[in-house]
Amino acid sequence: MDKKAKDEAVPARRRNAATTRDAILASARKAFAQSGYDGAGVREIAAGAGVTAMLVNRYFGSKEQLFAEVLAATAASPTILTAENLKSPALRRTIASVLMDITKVDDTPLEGFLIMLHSASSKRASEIGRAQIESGHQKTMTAALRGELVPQRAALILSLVAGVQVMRQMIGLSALAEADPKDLVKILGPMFQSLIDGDLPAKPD
Amino acid sequence: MDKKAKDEAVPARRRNAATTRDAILASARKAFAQSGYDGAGVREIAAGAGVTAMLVNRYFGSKEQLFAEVLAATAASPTILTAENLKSPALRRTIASVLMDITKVDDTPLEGFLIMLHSASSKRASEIGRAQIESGHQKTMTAALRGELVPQRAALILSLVAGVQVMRQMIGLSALAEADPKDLVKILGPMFQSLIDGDLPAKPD
DNA sequence: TGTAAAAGTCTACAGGTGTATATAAATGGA
DNA sequence: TCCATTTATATACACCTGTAGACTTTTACA
Repeated sequence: MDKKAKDEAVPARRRNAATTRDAILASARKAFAQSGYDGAGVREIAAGAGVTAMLVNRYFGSKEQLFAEVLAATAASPTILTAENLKSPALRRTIASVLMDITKVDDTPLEGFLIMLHSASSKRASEIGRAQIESGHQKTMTAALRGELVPQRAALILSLVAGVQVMRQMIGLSALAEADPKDLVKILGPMFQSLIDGDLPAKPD
Repeated sequence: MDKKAKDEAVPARRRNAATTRDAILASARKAFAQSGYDGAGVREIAAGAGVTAMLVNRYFGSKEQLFAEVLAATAASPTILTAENLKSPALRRTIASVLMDITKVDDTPLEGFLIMLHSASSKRASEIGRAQIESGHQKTMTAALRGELVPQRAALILSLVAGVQVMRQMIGLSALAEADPKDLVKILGPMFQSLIDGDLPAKPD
């Protein structure tokens, strides 16, 4: 009854369902962020987790379900577009800064965004992404904003973030990629500010 | 000697290299705009032009070269982001409006943009797209703008257009897709305005 | 220690991709 | 009218995709 006395230090990775599942999820997250839904293959994802492709479907059912779960996981991760960041005058100025600091692809507060943008060309993937973003960011931000046209302003904040991400990281537009982040923040800051505050012109046209 | 007297009305499409080439180009344009570089198949493009897949490669060498030529063709098409539209106070307000009026996928002033965004997940396609946009829009706009941080502002105008396109047409964010275009114009108008005019805050931080 | 369940792998399939080669059909000039 | 050239097609080939079923290995419990 004292067999388990020896707490074997590092058994070189024992078989563990939860651990493997997480490894697949992490690998998929990185792969989807780099190559998008269509671009990332199941075998590639599996290799990144040190397993075979079939285990992926064993744990997640299908590539599509895996994708949905990856997106759900990134939604749970910390992001910059939170209600608190939008409300605090100190933090809202940093949104543009954070947006600019992101040059690496994975483990960023905007990874979920990047996954979605890379996967937007896939019909099914973009449907999953829309559902995720509408119940996540869009909902959070809509609740945090005040004034008129709140849903539209929230959506446009997301659009601005998405646009910069696309042009900077996906297309690689040199004017953005090689620019001094401070300069971009100087331009983007007031834009985010006015979207958050909702200081619309008095005259419609 | 009078055999050709009968000028057969519509010869049901005679064999004509130039016509067929254009048909393929048009079909590819539509297909790429809808499905992106990876999503659009050569056979599908060929079928849209009423030919077989092999003709595509016969005329364009490869799918990649076809894509480049499609993008070059769209760059030659009329667009809203011209130097004149940026300079004229009357027209610059309509940029946001035009951006909103686009619900259909093809034959729009922003089709080239849409093709690029749908294809941005493909590494090779995004390289082609970047080259095209930098020698096209980015160059034109940089020449038209005045003030400081011109290249960055030009790039951010493109980013804003791209972001709205992505969220509205690709992701299908309901707050954008179902919103009254007038409301969006009311918010977007001043944003474009300040990017074009370059009215940056006096204090950097 | 034996044994059933869990964890993981192997092989394979059906379908799709871009494209190269060989072949057929239509065209236009002599 | 004949024939060479152009236009278009048919067949086929590797390669890659997601996934299904049978299989082997490890774990944990009795």
